[in-house]
Amino acid sequence: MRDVAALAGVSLKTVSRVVNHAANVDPALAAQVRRAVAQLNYRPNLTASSLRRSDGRSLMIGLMLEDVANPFSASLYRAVEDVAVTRDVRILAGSLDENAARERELAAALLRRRVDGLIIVPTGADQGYLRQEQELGTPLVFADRPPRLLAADAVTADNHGGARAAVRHLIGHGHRRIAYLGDLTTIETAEERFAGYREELRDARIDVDPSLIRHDLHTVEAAEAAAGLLLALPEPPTALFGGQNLVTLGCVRALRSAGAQHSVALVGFDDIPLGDLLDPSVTVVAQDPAAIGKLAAEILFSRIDGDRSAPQHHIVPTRLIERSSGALPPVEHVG
Amino acid sequence: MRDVAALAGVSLKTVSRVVNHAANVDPALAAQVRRAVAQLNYRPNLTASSLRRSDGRSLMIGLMLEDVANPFSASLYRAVEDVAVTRDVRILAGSLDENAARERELAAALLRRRVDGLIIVPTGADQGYLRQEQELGTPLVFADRPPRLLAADAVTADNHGGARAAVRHLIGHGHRRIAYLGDLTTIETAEERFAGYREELRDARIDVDPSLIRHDLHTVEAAEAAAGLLLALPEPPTALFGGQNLVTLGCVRALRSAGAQHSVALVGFDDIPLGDLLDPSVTVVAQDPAAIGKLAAEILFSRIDGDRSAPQHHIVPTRLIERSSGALPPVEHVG
DNA sequence: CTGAAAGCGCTTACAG
DNA sequence: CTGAAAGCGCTTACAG
Repeated sequence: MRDVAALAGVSLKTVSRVVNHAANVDPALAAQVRRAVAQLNYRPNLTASSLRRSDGRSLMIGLMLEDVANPFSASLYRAVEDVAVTRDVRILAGSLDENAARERELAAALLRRRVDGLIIVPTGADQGYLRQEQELGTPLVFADRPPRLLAADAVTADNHGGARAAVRHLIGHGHRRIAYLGDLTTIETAEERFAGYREELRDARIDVDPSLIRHDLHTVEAAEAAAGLLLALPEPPTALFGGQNLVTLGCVRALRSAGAQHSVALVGFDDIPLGDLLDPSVTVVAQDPAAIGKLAAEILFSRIDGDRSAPQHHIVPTRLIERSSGALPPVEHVG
Repeated sequence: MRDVAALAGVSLKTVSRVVNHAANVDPALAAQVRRAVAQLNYRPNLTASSLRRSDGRSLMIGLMLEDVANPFSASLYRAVEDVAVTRDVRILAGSLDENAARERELAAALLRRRVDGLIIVPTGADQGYLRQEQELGTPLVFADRPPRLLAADAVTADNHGGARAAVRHLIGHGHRRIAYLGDLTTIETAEERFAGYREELRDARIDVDPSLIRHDLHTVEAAEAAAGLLLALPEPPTALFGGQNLVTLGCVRALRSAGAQHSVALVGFDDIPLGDLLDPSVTVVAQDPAAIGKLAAEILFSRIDGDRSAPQHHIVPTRLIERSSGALPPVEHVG
């Protein structure tokens, strides 16, 4: 910038004004500056300007996801990006892999780079480590999962209601022996889905059978093995509720291996790609990661713009997508 | 930092040394500084330090993808991230949506934020706009698609060889009327796949029938419609080659609508999720986005570390995954 | 409408 | 081992 000023024969301040499209610059001078900019191939340094600017904005926000490669995270990411680009804000993102240590490291790394705010899909059991940063004025919005031990805005799916709808659908088709296969019990959303499962059964006056419940399934393989064991039980379930997309895929595989895909019903939480092309097509309770991401980003930017109202927890509805696998009637096991 | 120095009763420089874990600091002084850091909740500002530091590194790299939400982009992203985290480098990413104007805007936005390098899946027909930046020393690595009108490192899949393998597989099962359904002809990789298709037919002394060729299919819907029309031809193809994952999905849907999924063969380029669970399971030529991303990141960092050797074009092999749809024998059309 | 001085938070290049 | 001065590239807060 100094070189540009020297070449154009004006002050630093005038160059700054031209580069920032400030009004009130003599057109002749501005043209001179622009010529110098082109000649020297000058590239403005946003990092330096943000250091000195009064608002101190870096025009970057941080996004902490479970795994950028998983479809849920990826579509949440894209929704956040779509909101951010309209404000010329860019995204610094990273994956946590359900690892609380990585969560803290990534948060520190993003904060050191002075992001204007953070959208977080938390993984650890305690986000209290962010309190000081929050008090210093960095806006924090939690997405998909609420924060723990910290008061902050959150946008989550209706895990509880969605799970109830899934189980209600199966009960409506006559099922009473409905297995639950769920993710890590340390994940709050998994617990909410499990609570929904239990409550819906309770309201239908169906006893919860502990032998039909499998927790801590975090991969397709683990779910496939667990579902296989359930199907081999002396009194197997007549329907499966898959608490998460990878778990649902594991169920699909196990049902096929057992030749039971047309006799044992299945409803999954979270849509799976191509779920409509499988045979039978897979009934799911779909979440809306794009809606969650969009709302989280909008809230974050309103906070960045100065909104100081009390933090709120927003719940985004889920949607039951009725396909074939959820409508299979119960088939009694012939012992 | 100034406040920390004041509270600890030392100079700025000493605080800087402690924060950066420099050797040669008196343990007593260091402890004093650490106490002040904790008490004031001091947070180091990487942006300010990078401005002054001699290497000028921002510890951020830019990543320009087609769409962070598409599985290919997302898994490439994750592979880049896995390399970057080991160096404490974070990623500033964005989506281009096959839009050349967005490509230039995003590049400018990332460069203004002084990323240490750029990994680019280019979309425009000309990356010459990056030449000056490249000459100024910013390392550039192209992934999935080579740069145009610019010399730079590139890592791409073996589009040509992969397409030949797909077509060869179909020819090996007796097919001679093989339709080509491909993406936008402006996409270089689509053109390479088309060239592979033609050459494999030529080597098998099969005439290319222009009525079996459909270009510029960029969505599932467009591909489904195009495949539907091909199947309704007076002399329909006995096999389809889907030049891209969304196109392959469109083919799957069209074949089902026509009830032809067991009579018309299909091989797709790029794997599709759940392709092994469909009926028939879908034969594909799989790319390896993770390998492409990893290699691109490794090359970028070696450039950042000072490697000044001539740019290279690396080709990552594809892999034919033989499932059922590619092994269906040709069924003659009964006009 | 334009510019000279000061300073954002840090590190460099010295001198002690 | 420690610190005072200068400066990275920019904007602020003035004065003219």
